[in-house]
Amino acid sequence: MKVTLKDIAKAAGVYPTAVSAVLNNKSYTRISQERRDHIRRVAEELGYRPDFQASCLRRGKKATVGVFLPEWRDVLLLELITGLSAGSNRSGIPLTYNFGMTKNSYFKFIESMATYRHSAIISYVPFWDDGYRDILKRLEQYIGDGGKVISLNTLNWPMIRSITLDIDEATGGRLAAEYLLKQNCASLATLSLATVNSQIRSNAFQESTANSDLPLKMLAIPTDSLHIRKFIPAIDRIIDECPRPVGIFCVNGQDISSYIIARCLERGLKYRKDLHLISYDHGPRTGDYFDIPRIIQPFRELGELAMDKLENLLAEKEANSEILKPTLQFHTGDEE
Amino acid sequence: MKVTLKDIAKAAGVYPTAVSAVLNNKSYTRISQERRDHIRRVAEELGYRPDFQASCLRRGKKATVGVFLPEWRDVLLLELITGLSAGSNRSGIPLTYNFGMTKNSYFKFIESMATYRHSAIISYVPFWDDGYRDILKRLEQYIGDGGKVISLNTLNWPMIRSITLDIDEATGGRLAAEYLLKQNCASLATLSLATVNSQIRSNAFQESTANSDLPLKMLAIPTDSLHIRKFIPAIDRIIDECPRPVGIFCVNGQDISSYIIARCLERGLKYRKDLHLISYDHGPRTGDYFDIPRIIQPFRELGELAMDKLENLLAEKEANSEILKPTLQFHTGDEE
DNA sequence: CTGAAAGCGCTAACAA
DNA sequence: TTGTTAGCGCTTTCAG
Repeated sequence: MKVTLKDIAKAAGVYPTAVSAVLNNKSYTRISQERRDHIRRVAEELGYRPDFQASCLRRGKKATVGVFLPEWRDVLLLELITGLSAGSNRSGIPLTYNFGMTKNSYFKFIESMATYRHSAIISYVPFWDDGYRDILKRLEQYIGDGGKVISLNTLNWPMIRSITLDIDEATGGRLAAEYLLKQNCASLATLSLATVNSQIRSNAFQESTANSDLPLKMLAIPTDSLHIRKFIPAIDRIIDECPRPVGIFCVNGQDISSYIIARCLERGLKYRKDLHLISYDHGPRTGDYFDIPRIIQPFRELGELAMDKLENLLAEKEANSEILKPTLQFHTGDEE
Repeated sequence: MKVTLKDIAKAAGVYPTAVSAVLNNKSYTRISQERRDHIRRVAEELGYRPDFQASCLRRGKKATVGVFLPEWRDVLLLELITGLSAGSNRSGIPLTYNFGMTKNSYFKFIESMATYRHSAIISYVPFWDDGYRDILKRLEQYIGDGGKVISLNTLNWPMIRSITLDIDEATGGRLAAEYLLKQNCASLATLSLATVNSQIRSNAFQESTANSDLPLKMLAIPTDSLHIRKFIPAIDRIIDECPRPVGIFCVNGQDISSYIIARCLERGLKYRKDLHLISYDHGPRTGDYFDIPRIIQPFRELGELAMDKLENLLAEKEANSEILKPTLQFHTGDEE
């Protein structure tokens, strides 16, 4: 049935203690290299999987990893959760999800991780300009106290001593440029939110289209209070001021691209005649109103990868940060 | 710090054994009523919370509850997950999420719950007409073996001996009817997917509008292969055949209502002049293109409630099934 | 009925 | 270096 430490100890002719020490790279019990190898081999052969639950009980820790995610009503999160959950099931490490938006809720999260002695943290760190230094400091303190941390989408913040997993933003801008330059556009435009990663995407788009002679209009919407009313004037400006057909790079995905489509329909523009469109992230399950290409961020993979890294971290093995690249997807909708 | 069994035993002047037996309503150790009450009182006073982890280790169970959810890219799921997670954090019972669509994946899920001895199941049981009897049988077997099960959105299936949590579908239809009848409609229409719950919503809508003399057209899209191409002809029929202004009840929410809006814009219809619209579930975060009312299903609450019930179930206390009602929400979008 | 001990799987301390 | 023992918080079995 289940292979336990005792089983391996018996099979290897040593004490459970030794096995535990070897497998955790602990030094409170010195063991000869010969034995180490032997024990490792036997454990491998018997397919030993440590019981996370029991180990945490003994260590006085909670047998779960805390996950902090932004409180968005966005399917992207669902992708991430799907990936994390898959990894969690594979590794047998339970996750507890926390959702929040404010700096305050984030601090509360870390405190509760510390006081309830959760085994580790996986965290999407939203960007609060007024206090991300404090957050970094608190996180590093947590790490200093022996906590393990994996942070997601940090945009190369100076997150010292923590594994970070990111998605390359510049690639998205380049892919969008590549696509639109292949259409017969008379002008180009970007519509985005005024956030850090949107800016990276937009800038990459600008650089990649600089060689063409097409005029480019870049619009960014302030994020203080987002509502459709803020987008319509920007869309109108693009419609009114850009020579047609205009190639629009919708930098922030689903909802906004549906506004663009709706506004263009209302004003009588024809898709592929008056405008070309490329957008970010997954569209509706049943397809976009127009069939537009989308730049897909691999959030599912990001989640699975995070759990892989974490498993290594918890086993005191090596793990490294990584940056994933988004891909271009042409067909939307469930239909095969 | 943490209150343990031993603490209570000491405070109550008994052995940990007794405390455990009393708190779990177990009979392998007989204890006088007097002592039972006393122990209960002391535990209450000291604010004792059993350590789920430790209890599971001893019982030979996994210290998590398995959750099965459909594999949809739908923010509704996110609401549910948020609620479940909140409940999980409150009760200290970790959850492991599994996602699937097929009957097969569901069976696999139950098997893994059984073999890895998870403590309980919370399950959204999708409807497969070709085999839900088998699923019910398997679930009841699981329950018979001492497993705890809470099922969500079962639509009054004959789920014997399991707690079920549902959302009332008929209420949605009635709310939609109430709203549209207050507008100056010349006709009514429903657009829905051909599923069981959509039908309940539509039928309730029909009944509630029967007293008015308005003509009603009800359209249902087969669900075998969903794509926007399937919706447009139906929307066109409504536009072409229903006297204006037509009041449209979009029975299945976000994506489809955005198609209706787009198509109407493309064909030059004016909102509130040529058509009225009411839809289901949350719209985009930044608001619908038109400001349309929505019938909101309390999925977050559903998740929290599920965890409350489960906590009772695991403590061998009573718990009952419940049905929640959706509410009408007028303003969409994040802006205050 | 009540008291006491054993043990789930694991790790940390301490002898040998 | 190696072997032994104790114990995390809880439940179950078995003597008193």
